[in-house]
Amino acid sequence: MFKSEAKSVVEDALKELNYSKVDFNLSEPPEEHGDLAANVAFTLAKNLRSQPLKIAEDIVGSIHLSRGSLIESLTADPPGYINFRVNYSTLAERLLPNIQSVEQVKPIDIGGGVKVTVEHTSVNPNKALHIGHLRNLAIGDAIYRMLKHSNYNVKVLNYIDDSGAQVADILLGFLHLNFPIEAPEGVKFDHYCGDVVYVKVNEMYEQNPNLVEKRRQILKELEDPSSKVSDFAKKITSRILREQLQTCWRFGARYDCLNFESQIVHSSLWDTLFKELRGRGVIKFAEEGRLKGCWIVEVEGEEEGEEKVLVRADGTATYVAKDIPYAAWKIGLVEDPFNYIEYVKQPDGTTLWATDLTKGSKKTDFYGAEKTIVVIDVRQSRLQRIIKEVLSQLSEGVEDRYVHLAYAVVSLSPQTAKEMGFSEEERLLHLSGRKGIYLNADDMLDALKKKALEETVKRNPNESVEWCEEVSESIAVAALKFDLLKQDLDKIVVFDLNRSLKLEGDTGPYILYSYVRACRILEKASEEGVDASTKNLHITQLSEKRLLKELSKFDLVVEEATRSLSPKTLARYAIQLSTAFNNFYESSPVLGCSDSDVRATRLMLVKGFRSVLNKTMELLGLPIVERM
RNA sequence: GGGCCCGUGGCCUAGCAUGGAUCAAGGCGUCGGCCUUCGGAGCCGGAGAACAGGGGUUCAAAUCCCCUCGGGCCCA
Repeated sequence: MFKSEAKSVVEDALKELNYSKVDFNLSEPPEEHGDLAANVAFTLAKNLRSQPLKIAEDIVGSIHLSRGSLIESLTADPPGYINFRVNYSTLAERLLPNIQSVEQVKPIDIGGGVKVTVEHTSVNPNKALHIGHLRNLAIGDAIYRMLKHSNYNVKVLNYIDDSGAQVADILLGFLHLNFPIEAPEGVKFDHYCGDVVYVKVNEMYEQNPNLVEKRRQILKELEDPSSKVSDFAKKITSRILREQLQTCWRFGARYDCLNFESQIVHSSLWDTLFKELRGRGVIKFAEEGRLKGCWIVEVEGEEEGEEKVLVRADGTATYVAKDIPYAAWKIGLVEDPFNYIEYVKQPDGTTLWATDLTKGSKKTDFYGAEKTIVVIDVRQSRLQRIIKEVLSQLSEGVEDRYVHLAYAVVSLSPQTAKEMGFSEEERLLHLSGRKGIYLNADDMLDALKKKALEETVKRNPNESVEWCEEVSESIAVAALKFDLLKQDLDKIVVFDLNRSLKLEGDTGPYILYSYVRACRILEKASEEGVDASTKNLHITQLSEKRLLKELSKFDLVVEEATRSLSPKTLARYAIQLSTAFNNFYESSPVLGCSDSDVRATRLMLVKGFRSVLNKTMELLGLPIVERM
């Protein structure tokens, strides 16, 4: 609100001075210059051929502040900025009473209720989640939460590739290589399938090339829904899927609908779309050459002669060919062939639905969104672009409606790669489920939890083991999740065990700790019956001003983070806000303050902080604890 | 061979979209302070002289453009 007021007074002054309307920025200057700076004079200087400072002075001269303005004062400073200083008492009066509880921290309306689907996680149901999958899940879940807060009608989809090569690998292990169908005592089935069956089968391919042919047969049989193999596959994959979901929930995610690839393949989607694409000449049958007998798609922007095969000469569909109908379904370019069944109740109380071809009911919640966002790592960029290109030829506006949110992969640091016995080289090691190079998500969380538990027990000797375990679990999730969210999507996350086990600094636990400190103050205040509200708000100290200013930025930060689909922006804010609070905590005692108005103002600041941080953590999907 | 991404103090990162202020901001590590005071998973201070390199545009470039070099990914 301070920003919009500053903007409007400058615009009024421009009008008064008969300057042309220009776009300008308001940014946060170094603290000694003020609270907000406008660069409008620089922009104008170009056209007016005049000194920026002179222009800035003219503008400042014709600005008239109204009574009760949030702007305390403004000056023109070299080399030509207009610096605004906020009236902190007025800001406090307008802001603090409206953020005394988390319920008061209201959603903002960016989306206008538009229907959006977010697809994330989408792990092949042949193994347990590893640390790389968690980055996907953390990003997707945060995007969902931010969009929802911004008044989009958001549904979360999870695509289950239950008929691909990776599933065929473990089926091969069970059907032809005598791997027991039960995991050893005490081992989760998804871990067993990923750690043992999947890895070993892949090793065997090298020794025994016949196995590759066997896998091809399995894949072929999977295309027939009534085959024995299909039946067996369904048993195995759904068992793995249910265990994977446990991990996802543990990590704070939730979904609205599961989309099974096998059903997409068996549905009418592909046939309908295939005809349509053929009719429009988007896909062609190769009569000769290297790809003779294949159906291929030619995509603009690709190198000359570079095509993508959709249907192989043997009649099997490729990966892209399965993705295109799904993408088309998402944005409603084809009719919805699915019914929906209630798959499972989730820990947050909501129902997770699943597509079904034979039973269930019709629904319109998941299909045909105005916009769809798919969270997949950057290695899939080319495929995603091809899908988008193909859909663009069927409908206008696909460019904006189908969004691939790409992120870089998670790698292991050289130290961790060595410790785990994966590599001896001094360079990053990329994860590979197939080669057995990964850290299981559950194992990682358990390690973090163990570390947090030591600390928690030490600090809370009187608490029960159960309580300490529960809190440590939250700390572990917060630590790992924050680590995966805080940096740019384009940058590789270098995972280092020892570094991740740190609970200090720019971390999830730091944020949790700040929150807990605020809770303690409020708890004591309530026990002591201290009055926690006043009409005479007194903002006196620098640390109070800084905290207040951070609190006032919340809506702007959420808007920016949502607009650019950037959880990192919000994660950074959580740290900044916590730092401002910890600063305040050290320098402005609340309960020990003798002046009752100052004390009440500080309590309102603490409450405001707790509300805003609570909402910020909720949007990031970080667990919240009141004590730790 | 083609395309995409990354390169910021010893290490990890923010800032880059919309170029601007004699200190380019955090964290880790390091050195030194702060517990009779709302929880030290915290706070304060110091050292560390870095925007990969080179050109260009501009009054002004970490930010925009071009080239080169390193690293990664996708495709051929």
